[in-house]
Amino acid sequence: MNVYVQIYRKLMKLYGPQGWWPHVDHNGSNPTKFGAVDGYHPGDYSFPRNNKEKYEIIIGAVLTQNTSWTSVEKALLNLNKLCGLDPEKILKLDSDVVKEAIRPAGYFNQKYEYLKNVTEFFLSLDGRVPSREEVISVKGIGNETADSIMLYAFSQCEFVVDAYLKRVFLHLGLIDEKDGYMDIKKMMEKNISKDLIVYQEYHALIDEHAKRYYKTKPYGVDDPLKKILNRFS
DNA sequence: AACCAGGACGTGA
DNA sequence: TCACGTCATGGT
Repeated sequence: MNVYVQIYRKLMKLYGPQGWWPHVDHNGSNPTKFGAVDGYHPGDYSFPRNNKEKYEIIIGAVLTQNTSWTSVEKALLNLNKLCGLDPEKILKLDSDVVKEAIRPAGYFNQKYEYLKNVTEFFLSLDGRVPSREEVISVKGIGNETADSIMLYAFSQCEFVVDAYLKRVFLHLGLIDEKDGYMDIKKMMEKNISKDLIVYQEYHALIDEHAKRYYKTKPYGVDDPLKKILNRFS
């Protein structure tokens, strides 16, 4: 078993299923009650269950670019109050109203444009599952956001590389500083099983792990993953 | 008071 | 191709 699979098993043993991607109202009760507790659905892989939940993941992926999820939750809450996260309605709203709603997520001018782009793209799909190339061709959707959308909204096996994974793997000596996004993505996809649950949980678990051991410098102090690697013993 | 947050784009070399 | 500046709010 290679080290990447060992890391996955170790993280899963440490933290358990993460239940990404979080949703505003997955229990159907109170739309304002969601977030770190209610938004996630650990162990339940039936998400997204409809078009609306797909759309919610997509705009969340855009809003969370270089922004903490707690800030994104506020923006999603505001949008939900405005239009129930309905893609058709969101396009009809006044731009200033939408910008005010997403303000807490930062970059609100840029993200408003990106949100519009991806909303029109989503509606144009008419329920069809797009290719990664199609998704990434939308202005405002780069490598990571495209993979997040493919993996969590459209349930496709596209590995998501993010700043946390780079930070952790760089510290563990598993990647090089010069490695680009696609280099790391391809390496991961070559070394783990092509399984939707594994892809979804791997990304979420790394995120959880990094928040615990790689949030502040010096990075990786007492990281339990080091015990997997010979170079640290 | 810097620094980071579940990045992407435009520019110039 | 790639390093660098820009976008903006919120938490530590």
